[in-house]
Amino acid sequence: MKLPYEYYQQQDVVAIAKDLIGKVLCTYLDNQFTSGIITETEAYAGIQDKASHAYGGKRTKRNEVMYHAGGKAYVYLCYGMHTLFNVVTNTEGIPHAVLIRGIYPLDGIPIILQRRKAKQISPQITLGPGKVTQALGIHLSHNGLDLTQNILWIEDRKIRIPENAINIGKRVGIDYAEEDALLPYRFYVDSKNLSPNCF
DNA sequence: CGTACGATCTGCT
DNA sequence: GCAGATCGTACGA
Repeated sequence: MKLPYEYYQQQDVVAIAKDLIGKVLCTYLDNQFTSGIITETEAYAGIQDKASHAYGGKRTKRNEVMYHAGGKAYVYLCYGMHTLFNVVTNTEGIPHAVLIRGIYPLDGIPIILQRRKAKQISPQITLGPGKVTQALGIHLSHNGLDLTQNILWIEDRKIRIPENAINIGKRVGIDYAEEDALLPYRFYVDSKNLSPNCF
C-alpha cells in the first residue's frame, strides 16, 4: 500500500514521474489526515539537467537531500512565498527528484478547504505546486522527511488512470534551462478528466 | 555583508 | 492578461 524505498530508488526518474500519476499523496499533521490523488508531476534528472537544482553537480545546504537515497521529501521555497514538494528518487549520490505539481483532493476535504481558505471544492483548488503543499499542510520544516513513515507518504490505492488521459509536455517556468526546457518531463491528467466521479 | 533572483499565485483590469 | 507580492538562498565584494 505505502510505497517502499525500492519504489523510490528505481533508476528512471521520468518513469517514476509518470507512474506517480494516480498514486495518493497523504499527510498526517496536527492530528489531521489529508490526502489527494496525484494528477501532475515533473521529473528533474540530476546533474545533467539544466532545470535541476543539482545541475552540474551543485550541492548546497538547500539541495543536500536530493543527494540522499530515494524515499525522502525535498521541500523548498520558491519565489519567496511558495513551498514546493518534491520526491527524492534513485540511489544515494544521484540527485534525482519528482516535483508534485497537482493533486485531486480525496481525504480530509474540510481541512483542505480550511488550509486553502476556500469555500467550495474544485479541481483547481489543489492544482499548482504551491497549492498542493498548502492544501496538505506541508511546510519547509518537512524537508528531508522519510516518506515511509507516518507523517508524509504516498500510497498505491490501485487507482487506474487510462493511458490516454495522461498528457506529456514540457516543464513549466524553466525557460532558463535552454534546450532542457523542451524535455517531455511533465505528466498531467487533463482537466477535462478531473470531474468528481472520474476516480 | 548586500543584493538579485526564482520549478508561483492571486487579485484586479 | 498582467503586475505585484515577498523571502531564503547563492554568490560576489
